[in-house]
Amino acid sequence: MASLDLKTSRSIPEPISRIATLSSPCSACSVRQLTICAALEERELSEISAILSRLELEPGDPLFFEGEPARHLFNVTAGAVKIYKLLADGRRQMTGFLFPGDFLGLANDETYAYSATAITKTWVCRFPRGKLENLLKRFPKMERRLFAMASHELAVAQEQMLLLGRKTAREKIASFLLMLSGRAVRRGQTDNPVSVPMTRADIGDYLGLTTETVSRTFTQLRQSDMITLLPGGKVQLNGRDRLEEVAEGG
Amino acid sequence: MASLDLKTSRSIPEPISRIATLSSPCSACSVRQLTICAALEERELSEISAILSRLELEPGDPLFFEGEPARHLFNVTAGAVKIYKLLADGRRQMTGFLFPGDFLGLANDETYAYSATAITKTWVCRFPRGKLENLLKRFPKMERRLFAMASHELAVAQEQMLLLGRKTAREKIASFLLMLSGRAVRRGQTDNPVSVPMTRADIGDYLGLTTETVSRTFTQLRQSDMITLLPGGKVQLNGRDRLEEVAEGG
DNA sequence: ACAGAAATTTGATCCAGATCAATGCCCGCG
DNA sequence: CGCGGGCATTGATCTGGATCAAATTTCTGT
Repeated sequence: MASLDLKTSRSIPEPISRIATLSSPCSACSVRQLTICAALEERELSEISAILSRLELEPGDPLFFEGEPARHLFNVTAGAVKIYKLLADGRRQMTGFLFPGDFLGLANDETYAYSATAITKTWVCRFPRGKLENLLKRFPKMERRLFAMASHELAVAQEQMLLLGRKTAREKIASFLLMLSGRAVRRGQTDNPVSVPMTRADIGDYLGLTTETVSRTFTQLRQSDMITLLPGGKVQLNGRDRLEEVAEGG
Repeated sequence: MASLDLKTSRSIPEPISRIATLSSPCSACSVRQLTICAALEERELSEISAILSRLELEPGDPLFFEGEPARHLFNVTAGAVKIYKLLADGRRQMTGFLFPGDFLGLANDETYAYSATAITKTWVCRFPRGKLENLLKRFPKMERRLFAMASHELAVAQEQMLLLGRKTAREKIASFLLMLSGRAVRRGQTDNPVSVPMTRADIGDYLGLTTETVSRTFTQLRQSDMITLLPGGKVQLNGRDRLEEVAEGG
């Protein structure tokens, strides 16, 4: 059951966001090659363009909450989104951070299995579930692409289980920074210094740690000269190889 | 990188298993409705039957190891399989237990992302990757079914992240027993008492605990009368509602 | 530039679960 | 039917990270 989140009890994701009026063509989309749209020909793009809405979200704006009917699927085109699950007493587990090119909203049963919230100013494309499904039936290449993305997510999730179940705080933080850096590269952004747009509390909820432990561990890595904390939520990695050794328990 | 597993350094999954000679028809398969084959018509079953091998595995037999080229996909038809990842120093995280109807071996890159080992006497259907992919292209319903299964796995993985990152030992064990029971129901087996075919060490590696903590927590649940330990690896659940309350942190 | 709020860092203490160490139990096998 | 070797259980102790509690720094809006 979706437990009530006391801090954000508004549960209507819709009206907070403004629907972007300009419908810039998908062909100019900067993240097209990263997502399901990579599977489409130019002339097919207009079909997907016809069913999507572009939304602009402020930090803290919800996309949807766990347990709600899963009416839409989303694609992040700019910014960052966190997805998470809650226990009845408020304990929170982040199950992912999403960046441009990432996809969210898949649901087997008819409701979302997790909540999603923007953590920076964020743009997303929103697809009505039914309409997208129809499109997938007509474009098997797109469906296969979505399957490949889900399959990749599954591998990432298994890696995260290893982290949560068996790594120390130090190993978790090192793995986390390397993950952010690696994903920045794949989107064509600078990988070092790496941008860390989420709070210590969010990082803790992602790694199964408290805010304090995250902070102490950053301090410890800084003191052993493996990272440098830069203003504006940037972290410089001083020697990826040493961090990798830490991340793998070496 | 696939780290060497010191205890099971044999890395050839093939010859240990015997290929069953009798090719019993898929139409009589007891788990067909649970897996990808549910999407096929009678006459299409012969096509899938033509590309699969049936293997019989003894407890401890490997199906494959992390890092190996992913040449096959598998479907469990009887028994139980564990899948896991290792850290360089031998720490282990079980990422799943698989039962009849479950599917394994999906890989985005060309290698397995985890290792798989039989934990009881087990039968599997094995599909060569390339041949199955060809079949999927011809039978979109089967591909959609596989996608749905992967999507379900993803939701299960997220639930497991919540467990690993945020639940106490007591909550973890309660969740685990309820999960086993729920899955037994879905395969049409008896859900109470529930069969627990894996060792305490395996359970610990699944829940991010040590053998000792698993054992102590079973004892504690037994003493508070929520479960009864029966011979032959069976556990009786005395009041599912109370266990559910524990599992959700209530 | 400045006040107030929020996020981060640091410190002191605590405790759930890990680790180290026997002991008990079950089950297969000669 | 008794012996041997994994498992499982229980006990004693230790510790990494949690919790409780202040500072300090960094954002936000005016």
